[in-house]
Amino acid sequence: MFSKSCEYAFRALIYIGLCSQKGEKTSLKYIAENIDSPQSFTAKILQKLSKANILVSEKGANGGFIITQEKLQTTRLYDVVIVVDGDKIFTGCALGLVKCNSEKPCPLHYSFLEVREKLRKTMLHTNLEDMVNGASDGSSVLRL
Amino acid sequence: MFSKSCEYAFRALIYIGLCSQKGEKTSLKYIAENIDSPQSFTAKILQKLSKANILVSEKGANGGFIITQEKLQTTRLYDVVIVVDGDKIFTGCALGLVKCNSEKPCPLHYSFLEVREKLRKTMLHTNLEDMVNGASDGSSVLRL
DNA sequence: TATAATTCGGATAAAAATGTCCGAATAATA
DNA sequence: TATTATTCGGACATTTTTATCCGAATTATA
Repeated sequence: MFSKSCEYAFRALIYIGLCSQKGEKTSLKYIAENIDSPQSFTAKILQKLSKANILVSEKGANGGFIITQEKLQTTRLYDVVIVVDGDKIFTGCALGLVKCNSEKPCPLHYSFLEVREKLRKTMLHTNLEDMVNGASDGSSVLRL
Repeated sequence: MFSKSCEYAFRALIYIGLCSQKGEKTSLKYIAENIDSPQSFTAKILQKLSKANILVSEKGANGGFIITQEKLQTTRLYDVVIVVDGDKIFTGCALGLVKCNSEKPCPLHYSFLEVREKLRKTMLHTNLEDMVNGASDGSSVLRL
């Protein structure tokens, strides 16, 4: 459904969120270890998320990543997908037609509109805090 | 949402379906032209669909591709996706966790189950004939 | 100030997806 | 039978995605 980059982004944000909720800063090394992702590749994704102001990075010794309480509440999964994967999944035509729209719908346009809207709503209505709490309330697991 | 291969498959099946409904056989050359796809790459996809018994290929001069009335009715878009892209989109975890399931759900498991079920139902309930008719009844367009 | 731990950013590499080419096999038809 | 139009299948090429490496910059701390 999403790219690997986006999957890593979600997992990293959950882990960083859990740490931040406990007032702890965490570093790339621990993030990658805990979410089972390639360290350097994960670094690139975290840079993107930092530049997009979704999380805060601190350089130097004792540096690392944190996510503010505010961002946990205001950032929706939708925003993360847009930053990492772009909007193709929310807007693209199922047949790959560039000019498909409600004026000139492709044969699958309307049935896919529903699927996409379902996806879009889910991503818009879930913020990082929801996802992190889902990971912390014991009802779900993060690690493999 | 789907790979390019899968998009080409859908478009090719629509075109071949339209021809077959008129009792016409069509060849790779015309298919690629009409659905605006790379010819040789499309050939590979059509081979896959032939081997999966979704369409019939005839070799030699005056050869080409057809799809039977029966297959138009019994083949669901779901089947096409499985042949071309596999089942990842229907079963994969949103966070990319291999062991995510209802026993050990990831934090997004249940909200994504809904999205996936919506997608799955749409693909199961739409057969090739529906898609082809959507393209032929004037309510939608195929070409760019 | 020197050292160590960290992020940043650019270059490179590997893997996967997408796309091309060509010769062989097949079958209609002149 | 020879020619032509076609699919088949394997090899190769290109592009995109995923992954690694390394040196520079930054900052806490000894």
